[in-house]
Amino acid sequence: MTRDTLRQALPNLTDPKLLDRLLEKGKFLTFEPGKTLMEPGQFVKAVPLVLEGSIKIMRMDEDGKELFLYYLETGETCALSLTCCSAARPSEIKAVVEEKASLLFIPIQVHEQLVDEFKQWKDFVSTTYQHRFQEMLTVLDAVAFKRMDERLMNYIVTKMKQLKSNELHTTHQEVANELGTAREVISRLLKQLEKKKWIELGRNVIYIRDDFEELIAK
Amino acid sequence: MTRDTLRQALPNLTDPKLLDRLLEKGKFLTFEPGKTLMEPGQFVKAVPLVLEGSIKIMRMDEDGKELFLYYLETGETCALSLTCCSAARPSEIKAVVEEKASLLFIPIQVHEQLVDEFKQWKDFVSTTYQHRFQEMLTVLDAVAFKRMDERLMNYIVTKMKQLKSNELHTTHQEVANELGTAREVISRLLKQLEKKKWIELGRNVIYIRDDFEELIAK
DNA sequence: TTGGCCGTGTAACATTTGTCACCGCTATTG
DNA sequence: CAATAGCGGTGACAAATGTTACACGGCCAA
Repeated sequence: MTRDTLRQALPNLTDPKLLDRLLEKGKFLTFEPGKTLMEPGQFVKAVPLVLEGSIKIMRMDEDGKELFLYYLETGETCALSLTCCSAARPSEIKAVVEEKASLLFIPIQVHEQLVDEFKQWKDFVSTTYQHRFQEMLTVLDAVAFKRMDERLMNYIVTKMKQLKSNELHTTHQEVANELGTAREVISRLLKQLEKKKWIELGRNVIYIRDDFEELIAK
Repeated sequence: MTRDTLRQALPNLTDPKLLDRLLEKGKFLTFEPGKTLMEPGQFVKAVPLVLEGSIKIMRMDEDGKELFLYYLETGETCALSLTCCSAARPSEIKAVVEEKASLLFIPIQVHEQLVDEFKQWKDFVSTTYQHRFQEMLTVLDAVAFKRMDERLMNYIVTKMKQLKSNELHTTHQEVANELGTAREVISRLLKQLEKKKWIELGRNVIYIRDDFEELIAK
């Protein structure tokens, strides 16, 4: 773990003193895809900074139904962990490693000192809140106002953008979980999208047709 | 507008210098119920502090469908206005006065100075973010995981708590708008709730039965 | 007083989503 | 190779919600 790695992941944090403190006090860990980092009910004791890879953040209800919220990617942190640990409340969400990830965990007390001492850190936290609010509103719109077919298409495009690929290796069951619905519903809708020639289906894989690659590029 | 009024509305802000700055730089205004304070697309230039009354915050989609998010009450401010104005982005939401309201508008630049200068203000903003995130998650849960009848009952109880009353003066249309559905659906579900003896219906009014007043008290 | 508007009640129907049952294919494992 | 588990396809049906259409009664303004 060097200062350069940090600088590369976090272009907005340039203050050498801040970087030193992060390196000194933070705990560096890496995780393999599929690893569950956080489950509802667990307490959050540190703020995770993503240096590499990506983390999938999901909401869950009592019956174990899930709902995909957003990804944390390089240079980002989780607003919910910020609110949860400040309030000393258990986590409201589940976090799973999507792509092999390196994280720097900043203990909550250190984070609070940094907010007071470094304007750059304060701004970083502030823009994190802004982005996450924005994303929560997007999810809310989708769930409240859109039908499942539109949400599904959106999901596919989002995933492919994030993976920078035009194919998606996953199962219908997995997609269903992340959209909070049943596998059969997803199979049905995927078939419809295939009939419309928007996508092509294989076993464990969804291809997006050329016409839509432009959507991913954006 | 006196310092005492401020202190009463905002028990956590005690620093006399901070209060003076708020009084000096803030703009005090009062509004009647029904007044629309903010519509999607408008720019936010000041942070509204609620000193009295309550403000209803709603999300809207392109077709004009609405969705109730939460109330701002005495001593609270709007996390979305904080994020919007920091980012100089147009409002994502609609704000309507529910109960006659007195507001103190803090210009965004002043707000940013206060965050740097006063720990009490910084903490105030931070807990605001926490509360609003929490409320957004609650709405998200409802929309994603609950059926309309449960959401409706929840809505009624929430409103009555907020108004500290066991009757609700509104129309089915209004309720439908706030839950993002159609009037007929609400009429239908309200009738079902009446058959279950949970509520009673009149023209422009919904009464909650004694058995549920305990829910309001909480 | 009358005509029109608003709020509500309700039936009938369409659409969307959820659930159940079951089948066939494929990859994996012993 | 055979057994098995996982994945996907699909039909039939149930449940929830959205839509259309219309009727009734109260209230208000002309």
